Amino acid sequence: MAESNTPDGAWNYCSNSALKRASRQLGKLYEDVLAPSGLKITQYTLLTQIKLGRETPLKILAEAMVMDLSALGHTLKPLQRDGLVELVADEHDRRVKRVRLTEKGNQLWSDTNGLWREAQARFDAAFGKEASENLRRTMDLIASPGFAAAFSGARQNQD
Amino acid sequence: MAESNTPDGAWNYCSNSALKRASRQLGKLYEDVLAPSGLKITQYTLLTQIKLGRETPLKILAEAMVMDLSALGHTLKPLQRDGLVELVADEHDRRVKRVRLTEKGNQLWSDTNGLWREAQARFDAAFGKEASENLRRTMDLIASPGFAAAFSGARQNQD
DNA sequence: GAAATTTACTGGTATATGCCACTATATTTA
DNA sequence: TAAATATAGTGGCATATACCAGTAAATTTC
Repeated sequence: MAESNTPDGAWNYCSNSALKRASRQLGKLYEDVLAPSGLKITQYTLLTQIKLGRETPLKILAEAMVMDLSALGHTLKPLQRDGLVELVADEHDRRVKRVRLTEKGNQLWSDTNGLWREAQARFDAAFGKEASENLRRTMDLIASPGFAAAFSGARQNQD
Repeated sequence: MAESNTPDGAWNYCSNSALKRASRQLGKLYEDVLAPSGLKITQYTLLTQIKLGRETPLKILAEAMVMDLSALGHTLKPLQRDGLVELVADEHDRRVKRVRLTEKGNQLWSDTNGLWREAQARFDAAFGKEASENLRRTMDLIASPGFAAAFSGARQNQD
């Protein structure tokens, strides 16, 4: 046992990296619970969001996911390939494509829903149900356009 | 203006996806501030963590970053390619590799530090300094091994 | 209404990240 | 100590995610 270089010492003064670390760990925890379904947690989230909207345009879906439009397009690829979602052209605006679940996608979503509930329940149990709600609210705040505006407006140095 | 399918309606009942959305947005905000340096925020975080440790073994670094060892290896590639970090073999255990900043890496880190401070200051201004500290503490909790254990132990259904 | 501009999406490229299989070393067992 | 096992990394493959440069279709200008 030489000199332990071991930083448990994560550099935790950066709010961004703190969020990233937590996000990686939490993602993995949910992922493990969802594993039997074959869906990644991000994919399940995407399917849920698609299911909730009625054939949401990609643009709108990307906004709801707080995700770049092109990133969304790429992320949908495996789901399309596996026949879980499909794109339909908008009737009135030919630039727009709308996404929807296929029969198979709906089925898999239903089959996976219980696993998600299990994961969420575990999180609430470990973190506290009320704290969990507060956390989601806080995260929603940070993810909001208003917060981005406040951040960008908050010049700390002159310009 | 047809029927607005527009879900501002992000599905925000999942703690994981709430965290992911916030993480994406915040990442982008910091990223924009760091842009002039040419470093991504993740890379800056990594350089900082490497700088703080004294030639930390990859394994330990991965743990501090709450990141998979192989993922860390991949993420280091661009930094090695650009001559910012280098790996050195451990003297006593030939399996171990330690990471350190190069001269160039140290220089770039210093040059970028001010940008990070600016980003962090903007976050604190928009979110509140105290809230910011609390948030980091909360994120550290979620990222901790103890939390993972609690989550995994918290079986909600029988096994 | 033709030209300029904006909008929605696609494809290429690059980083971020995880899992698995494999290799090289250590460490532990028998 | 030879065999079994554990540990630290690497490389391949797959998804996640961003930016940029098109492309096509709408909208706005003049």
